[in-house]
Amino acid sequence: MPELPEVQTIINGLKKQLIGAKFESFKIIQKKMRYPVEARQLEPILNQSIVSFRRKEKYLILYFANGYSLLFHLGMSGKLILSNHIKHSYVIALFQTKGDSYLIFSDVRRFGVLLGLPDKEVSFHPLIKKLGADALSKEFSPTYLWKKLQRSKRAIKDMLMDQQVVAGLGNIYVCELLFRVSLHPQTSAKTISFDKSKQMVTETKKLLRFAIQKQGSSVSDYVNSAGKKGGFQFFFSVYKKEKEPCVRCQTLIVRIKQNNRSTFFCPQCQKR
DNA sequence: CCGCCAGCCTGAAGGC
DNA sequence: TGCCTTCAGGCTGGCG
Repeated sequence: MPELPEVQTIINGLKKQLIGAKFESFKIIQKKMRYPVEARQLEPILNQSIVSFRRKEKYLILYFANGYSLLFHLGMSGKLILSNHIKHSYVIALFQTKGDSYLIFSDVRRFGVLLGLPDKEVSFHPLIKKLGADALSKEFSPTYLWKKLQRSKRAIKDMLMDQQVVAGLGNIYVCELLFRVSLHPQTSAKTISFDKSKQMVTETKKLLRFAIQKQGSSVSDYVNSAGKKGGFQFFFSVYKKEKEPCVRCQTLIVRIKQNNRSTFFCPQCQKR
């Protein structure tokens, strides 16, 4: 499931191959999407050089020379793969570059998004404009986080999962982060001190940078743009570790349902 | 306004 | 073996 490190890993891969490239043609295969993409939305990018790539929270954006852009969100099971053949399963759309190679967007569960729009409209798109600070940005500071936590009655885990609070984290990295800062996932957000918020911001960035270095986490079917798996799953402390001994204290890791999501933590290291 | 939760979607895995 | 249920989970829209 692509969270920030997985999206960044895909971007890093695409960048190497596609800067300066052009798409000669495209084909929309799957139209039954939450945001169905129309051919006329994508046409402006044809035969335009790709000038840059950007990750915006969990979104990937390709910028073209004429001021247009492609916006992708991978949802749960989305993949962006560079390939020399088009025989992939669950293809949503494909883009042909020179020399018969393709950028293929596939997504089994179809929670993903593909949009074509002018650069200037990206920040104002309803999907983008509500997002909170990017988890790796300077904007995501101890003061920023602490202010948000102070104002909320919610549990810390629910806050960190909310993209309007901080954008880029998902279930895996939130569980891992809470273990690293020794916080119980049900801790009330507003009881968290400024110092703790500061520690959380520092640890979030460390965790994400390390995960990017490991090419992300492959839990179910995540692969990077070359079709390869990530390696951060071998460094999980709590995620998917139910009934296994804690790496710090040997207490068995527990799984609970919180907000209808599996939540993993060490009941000894992460007390309420 | 805020918080919670069903629903979207499909394949894998577990229970009986 | 096979059917049924549950789970995975980012995100939205609707409800209280």
